[in-house]
Amino acid sequence: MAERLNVSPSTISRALQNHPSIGKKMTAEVHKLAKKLGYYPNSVASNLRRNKTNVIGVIIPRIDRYYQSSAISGIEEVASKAGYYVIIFQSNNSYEREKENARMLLASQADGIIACLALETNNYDHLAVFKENNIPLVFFDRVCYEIETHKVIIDDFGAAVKATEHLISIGCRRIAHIAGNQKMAIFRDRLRGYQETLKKNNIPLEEELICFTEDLSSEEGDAATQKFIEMQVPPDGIFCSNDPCAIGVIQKIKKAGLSVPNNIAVVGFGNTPTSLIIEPALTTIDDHAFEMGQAAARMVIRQIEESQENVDSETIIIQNDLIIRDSTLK
Amino acid sequence: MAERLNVSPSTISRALQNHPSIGKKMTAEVHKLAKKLGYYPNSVASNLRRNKTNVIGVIIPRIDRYYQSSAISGIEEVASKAGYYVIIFQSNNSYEREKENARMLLASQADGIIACLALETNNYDHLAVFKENNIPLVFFDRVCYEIETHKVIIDDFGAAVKATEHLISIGCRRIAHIAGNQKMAIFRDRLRGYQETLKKNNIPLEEELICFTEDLSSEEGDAATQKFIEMQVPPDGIFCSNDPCAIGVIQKIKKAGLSVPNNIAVVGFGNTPTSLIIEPALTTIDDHAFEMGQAAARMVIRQIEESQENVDSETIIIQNDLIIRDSTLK
DNA sequence: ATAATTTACGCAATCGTTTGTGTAAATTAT
DNA sequence: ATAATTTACACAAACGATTGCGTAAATTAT
Repeated sequence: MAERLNVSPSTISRALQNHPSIGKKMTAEVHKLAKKLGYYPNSVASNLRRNKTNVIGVIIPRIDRYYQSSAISGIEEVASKAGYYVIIFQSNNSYEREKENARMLLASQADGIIACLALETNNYDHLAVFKENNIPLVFFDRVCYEIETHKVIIDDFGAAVKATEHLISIGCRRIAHIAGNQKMAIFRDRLRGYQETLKKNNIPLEEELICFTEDLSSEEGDAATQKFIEMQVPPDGIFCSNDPCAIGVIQKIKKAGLSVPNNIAVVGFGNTPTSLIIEPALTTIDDHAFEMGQAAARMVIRQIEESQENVDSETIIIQNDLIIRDSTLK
Repeated sequence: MAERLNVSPSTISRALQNHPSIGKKMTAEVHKLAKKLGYYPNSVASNLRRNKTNVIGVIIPRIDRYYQSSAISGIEEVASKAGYYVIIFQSNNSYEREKENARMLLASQADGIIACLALETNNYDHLAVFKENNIPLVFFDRVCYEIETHKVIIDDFGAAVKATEHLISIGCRRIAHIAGNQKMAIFRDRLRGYQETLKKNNIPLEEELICFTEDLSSEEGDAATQKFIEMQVPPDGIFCSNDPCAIGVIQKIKKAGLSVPNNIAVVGFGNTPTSLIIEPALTTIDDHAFEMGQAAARMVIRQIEESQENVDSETIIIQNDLIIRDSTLK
């Protein structure tokens, strides 16, 4: 392009990347001209030649959920700082869409993939393809243990233990749990943390105090609470596997004329902005979504750049915090 | 690639796109083989040759805001259905980052751009570049009137009129307004809608009832409310230019021992999920963020695909609704 | 059976960079 | 002043698909 005004085809390329074998005056001149003409190398051609797109593909359930958009925000921050583009695909929790997303991502020659699994997904061939093609793949949050690859998670079990122990510490003895879809490991782990903690504290496990939901919506929280408060001996504490559900629970308890936390204390999971707005403010687990995104991005970029075959699948566990608010402050 | 197993270089290409000049059996065979080998054409090479990337670049302030992520969700939905990828850049409301984003997007040869301006931005050269390079550009929400291009907005003025008239209709006579950053047209329009409505209803405009904020945060809502309730005659209604600010306002009013809506009615803007959780539930304007994203994406894709020079800059105005809830139900 | 037409595919240039290799000119060493 | 080096750039072949054009083979028309 700019070669016409001076004389040289490949010299331009080298000058623009400050290659040592190009004279300083030449280099300077090229840079100046490029700026004047507003010239930027065509990255498509460059990608083709270098066999690298600087694209990180992200497959997630829904971008308009707080957890997800925070994680993406973290991904985008470190990616863009490192010169990578982020392409986002939403699976809407549909297996078919996730497969389609993976196909598009494969065709688009992304350098690396970050994925958070859809609820429906229980076959992982469409993602295993990336490993086969030697494309770095990092899971976060809703990971898949069937593929040996890098993962970023939080200690869901430990977080659930913390939450349940907190309820016990404030005097709750009849603690219910509203569990998420058991197809996902994160929700199984949270349930397990709840159960183990009760056992360790010699509190009998009662099946009727565990409510299994499809997607932990506010409505499901509402319905579960209905059943709980109709019991002869209602629970005095409820640990919900996410915040939206906990919000539904609190609203229902209040609507029934009961008090949170005096009659029933409530703990959520996720520390969404809503947890600060509900009254009483919700005690919850901060899962550090933004940091998880950052960690996943750093991980995938590292793999891209050290194309070493150090394929030891590594798992990063991000810290989580129990944030105590009024919903458990008697 | 696949040519080795049969015999042909370009025939593969044509067969894969079902070109009529290729025999049916040949075409079928190629498809079958491609599936078996898991072969997908290298889209980078294809992009280079066709001079098209199927990428839509999106520049927005922050993805982890509900309005933005909803809009992106809308964009992504129609884009992916039409075979486009969405690349997202966050400006963090910084002019410098927005410029950098635009530069990267230009280098990446995106087919079209959708942008929502950063707060800081008041020079638009970095975006005008797209027009100069004949790359379709669509603004949404925070648009820029200095560049003649396509836009998707809501009728902010009309929405503010609706909100203010609603406050008047429930009996408010001393109505305050918490205004957003006046560098943005949307916030100027909302202020104007408020002012005009008062005038039309013969309610005197009082400067002290208008509070200008930097970014309409909850904290600024809190601070503004403090001043309002300290007045000899406090307002009996407050119209806030967004929901987070309105939440801060409501929380402050309650903390002061006053009632919403009986002492002061409150109207927000945006219909974020939090507006349903605050007590009392917040009356607000639903700005249909998802539909705005969809409209913007359809618009940019239409421009990409009809590369006609019908450059009449068109403006789509998305409907908005006043949603009446308890914060104005006396 | 020959000519005219259609069908089905191969050739080769092209998209705009990058990069290994080659080579004049400029510099340094002897 | 000649030889040995270094410096600074040009040549040309990739990267992998797309596509206008050309041409054998197959079909149809006369």
